[in-house]
Amino acid sequence: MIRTRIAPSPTGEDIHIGNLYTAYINYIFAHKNDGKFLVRIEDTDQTRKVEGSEEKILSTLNAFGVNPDESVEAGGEYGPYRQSDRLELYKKYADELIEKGSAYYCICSRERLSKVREEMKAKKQIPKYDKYCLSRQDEVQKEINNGAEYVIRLNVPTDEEVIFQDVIRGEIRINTSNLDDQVLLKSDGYPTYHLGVVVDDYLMKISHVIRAEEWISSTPKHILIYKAFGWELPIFAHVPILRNPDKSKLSKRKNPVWASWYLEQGFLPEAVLNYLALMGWSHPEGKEIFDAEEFTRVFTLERIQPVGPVFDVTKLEWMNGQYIMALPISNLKFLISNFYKDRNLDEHIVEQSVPLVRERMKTLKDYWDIAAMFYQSPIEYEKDFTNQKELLEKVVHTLESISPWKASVIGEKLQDLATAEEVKFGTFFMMLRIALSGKKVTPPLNESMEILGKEECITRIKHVI
RNA sequence: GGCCCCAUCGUCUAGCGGCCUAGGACGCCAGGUUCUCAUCCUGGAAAUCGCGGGUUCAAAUCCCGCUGGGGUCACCA
Repeated sequence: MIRTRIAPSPTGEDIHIGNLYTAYINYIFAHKNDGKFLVRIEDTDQTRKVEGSEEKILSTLNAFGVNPDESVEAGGEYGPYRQSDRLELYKKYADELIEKGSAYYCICSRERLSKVREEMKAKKQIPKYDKYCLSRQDEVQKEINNGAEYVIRLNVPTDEEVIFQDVIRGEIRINTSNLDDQVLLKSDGYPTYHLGVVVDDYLMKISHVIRAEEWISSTPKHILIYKAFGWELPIFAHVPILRNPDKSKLSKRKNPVWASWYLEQGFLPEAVLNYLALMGWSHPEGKEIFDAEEFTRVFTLERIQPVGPVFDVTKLEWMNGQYIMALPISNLKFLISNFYKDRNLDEHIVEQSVPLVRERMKTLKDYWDIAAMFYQSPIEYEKDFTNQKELLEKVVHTLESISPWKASVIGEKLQDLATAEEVKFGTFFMMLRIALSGKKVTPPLNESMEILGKEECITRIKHVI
């Protein structure tokens, strides 16, 4: 049984787009193999915990359709799915590690710890814990019995090669001399990430640990823990980290990183996911546009490239435009109405305008820029009409005579007028366009006039005369 | 700085020893269609495959070194 997971920590206002990326890959990979994808909340850092974050992460995942088969909300037989609800478990396993000699108690003060690190740094050595407490466990035990605060540390072997296979990168080997005696259980009784992941991935029967590249260097610590317990290792796959244009790790300082931001900007979930699928991975047939179903069908972990891709919003915009154009009119109408629900747009106008605007929109947000003229009179004009009042009077007369009020008829009559007045079409229609919308760029004029209605068109033209 | 990962057009990428005088996509430029914009169509510029050594009849593709970029070194995940 293939089981994958993402383990977000509720320390931000939403799920990070990079996390959505790994989530999507985990989701697709699990479903491709008739497995399960689960979300486990890693809320072991009490100090960084953000109120509402957990709910937001889950709801955003939901909004993108990357639904977990098991989670805090969906339930499942391996719960609870929130680490703060599993505290006794970590304590138990930490104790087991101590019995096996793979971990030990430590009561060193933070002052001593930083002092030790400073000294090692000064000596150009790797800053890490000096195993002081390991050599005096009896004494430490007594102190603890007397109420001393303590942590449990992993007893890392001094010089041992840890070798593991990464599906995307091949063999990776790291010597334990580079590893610190990582804290496993904190003094507040919470586990650190390292204990938490290993214990939970084991208990939740995770078969494939697919996570971001930044975790490569701590994987050996995890492997040491697996080995200490005598547990079978999961398969590891470290996917690339999404980058800012300057190639650094995608961060909120340089880029919008919260996944729901993209939704708020009018990107479609399917388009964002499709774009994400192309990060570090390419369709075997070179296709660019494909849905989750097709992705599931052709996806393989092995095809993921180890190179860190730059997240390019421009290409995302293009892709989003492609999705918008491919949408059935009724769907797009619904999405626009919903996106602008605060404006309470006239349903009928939305419906009529959609065919005119769809190929001009990159995001749902673009709708208002393009279609505002259908809902409100011009506020300002990109041109003045002082020399054209006579011509505009004639336009009004022409419009008054038009029946039925159809785009084709309007266009025909207006062209006749322009010809009779010996005005170039371009000049003529541009004048009219600005008179009606205030802007030089609008949807096709005849169709737009049909939507506006005869009365409104005449009113607007008279307004500038 | 130590350790680890990585390296093909500006960006996303194809390529897995000969089919590559390196292909596609976004973006960009030019032209066409058109009453504006957009769509659409056509064409173009854009990577001496980071550099230097090997291996081989043959290397973008394999090996080594260098350089560059990134990640990581917490009682954060």
